[in-house]
Amino acid sequence: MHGHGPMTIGELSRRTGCKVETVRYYERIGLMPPAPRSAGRYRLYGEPDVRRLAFVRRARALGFAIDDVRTLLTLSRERRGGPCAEARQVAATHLAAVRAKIADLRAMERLLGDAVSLCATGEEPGCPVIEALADAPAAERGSARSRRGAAARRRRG
Amino acid sequence: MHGHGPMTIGELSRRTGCKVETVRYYERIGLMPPAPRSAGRYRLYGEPDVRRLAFVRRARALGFAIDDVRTLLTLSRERRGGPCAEARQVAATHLAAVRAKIADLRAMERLLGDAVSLCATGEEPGCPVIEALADAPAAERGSARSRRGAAARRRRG
DNA sequence: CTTGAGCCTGTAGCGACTACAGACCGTAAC
DNA sequence: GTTACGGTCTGTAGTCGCTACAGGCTCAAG
Repeated sequence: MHGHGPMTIGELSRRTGCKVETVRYYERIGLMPPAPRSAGRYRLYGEPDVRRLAFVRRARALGFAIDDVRTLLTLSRERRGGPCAEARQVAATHLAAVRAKIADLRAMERLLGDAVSLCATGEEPGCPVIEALADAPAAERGSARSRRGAAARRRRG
Repeated sequence: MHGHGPMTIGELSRRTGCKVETVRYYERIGLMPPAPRSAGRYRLYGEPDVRRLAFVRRARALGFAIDDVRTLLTLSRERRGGPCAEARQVAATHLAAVRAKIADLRAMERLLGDAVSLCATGEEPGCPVIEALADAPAAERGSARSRRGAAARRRRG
């Protein structure tokens, strides 16, 4: 077990920062190819696997859904250095979703911040946090939750 | 079935914008009390249920976890107009989580935006989206994913 | 030869719903 | 009466992306 030659799943895990269970999970769902096995049925990996898994982890860290990662992997395989309309489309769609989420969270931040700082002054009759929840107008359709659900449904097709 | 008197689950759903299945789910997990039943085993609700469910929906729309909502409900019951240190604590903790999430998403937004706009210029050799994923340094520990996981674990206790 | 770390498969759990299947209820029209 | 239709009932399984076991097997070091 020196530097070159195939590595075990634990070594792959150390090199990519991806947990062993997660690697096996990725194999199960087809995000990583089925690894060849040693005599004792241990999975064996090489440098291309390190690169592929690192790609997956970075895409996931940027918030791409598993299905998006699959698409991006395919695109990166078949179009090395070619046109990128499809990849740009996937990224642009995801970017829009990220921006929508940021907008939602900022709205939450403002409301929460207001309630908490009112609390801090201590001049209100009831707790401002509770009152904000009890007295605010009913939830509308265009809220954070609905939009999040819509995004998820879109992804699933 | 006119305006006053008890309403069915569908009417409660219409009045709060909360789906029928979600209302039943909330009852199952104890977020709503078990509703009294009609002769035909239909759930029956009154105005206090509308108020309670609206409270729950608003708290959820602000991103509070179910357990937080439970706490806030209890606090709103037992401390009407009293001190609010506990409620403020719950809200402040959640506010911090929201701010952390915003920071994560903004970092994603910046990276995605850069890659997509490089794509738009079309001057790069390979697709900038793919290249960004393939060539960037490996994921570190303090990434969006790890922090998200930590927050979830904290909430679960 | 024994220890111990690592690996294997398979399954269940998380949060917060959502989506059925298959039965039952209630009412209005015929 | 009866038929049609929509609402409601229970229970279960699916979603997403892992994570955490249990109960065994392998392999290298001492």
